Amino acid sequence: MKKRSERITHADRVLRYLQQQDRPISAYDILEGLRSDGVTASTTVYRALEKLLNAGRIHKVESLNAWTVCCGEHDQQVPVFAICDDCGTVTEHINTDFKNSIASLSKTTGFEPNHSVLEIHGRCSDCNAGVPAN
Amino acid sequence: MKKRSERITHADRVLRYLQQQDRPISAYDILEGLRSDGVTASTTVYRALEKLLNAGRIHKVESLNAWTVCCGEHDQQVPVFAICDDCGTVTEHINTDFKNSIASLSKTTGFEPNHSVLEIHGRCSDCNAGVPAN
DNA sequence: AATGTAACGTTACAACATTGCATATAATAT
DNA sequence: ATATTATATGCAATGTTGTAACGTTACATT
Repeated sequence: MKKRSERITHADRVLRYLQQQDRPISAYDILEGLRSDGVTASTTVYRALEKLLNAGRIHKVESLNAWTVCCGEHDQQVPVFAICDDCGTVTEHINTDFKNSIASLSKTTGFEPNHSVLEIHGRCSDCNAGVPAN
Repeated sequence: MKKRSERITHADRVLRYLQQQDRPISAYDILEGLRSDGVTASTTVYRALEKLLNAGRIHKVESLNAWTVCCGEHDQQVPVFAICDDCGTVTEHINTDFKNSIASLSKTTGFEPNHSVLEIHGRCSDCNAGVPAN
């Protein structure tokens, strides 16, 4: 008889699957990837994603409608995603500048920030390497 | 026979409709709002939105799947959206800080930014007014 | 054993977005 | 004038993403 804390849930499987990916993937891709593990419906995936999101273990990349593991501890900082539209690579950055920018905006407008979506599209350094400045 | 520049296209109607809204709205809301103007299919709306987006006349708010008019000239700055999750109000800000934050990130990582999605969720000053600090 | 709760399944549907193909009209070239 | 090309639109179907509602199962607690 296993304790609840030891049970392997679909949320665990979803997290593990996301950790194995090298980029954000869609909920339905997760579903396909976990069918053999007994995950059969999108609802299950979305419930798992919601839990993981609340637990701070994953992020949703809004402009891709895709999900990815959190890089680790944010420690009051905000995550920024750099998305290469060429090769699809997405990197998470913990950046104090953006945190300050948000604080500044908050101060001047009275807006109280709660959650930020910071996603920069462009070309990663690798993809840029092949294209000298024009 | 009207010149192209004088013809009123669906893109014009979509832009006008968005200008009349006080917040970002979904493509299908636009569709409903413009049915009486002869817009009958979602494709038409999305085509219009794409043109307006390319022309820099509108923005898509990614975390809301909604569309809104551009506040005006950005002049090399980047738009930041403050989204009140209480009342739904969305305000666009042109903020040098964020521009600098992106430049900084670009410099340290070699990532070349092209388009940014900057959306801050929280509570606007109005909604905050009714909730004193705890 | 009875009960409560979290996890999960199933079905249906809502919301958002794209594709393919046909048609109409305007701008341009000949 | 006619042919050609580009733009705008209509329409149907389909694809993708996400949620709601309701019932069931597994397990912990008492």
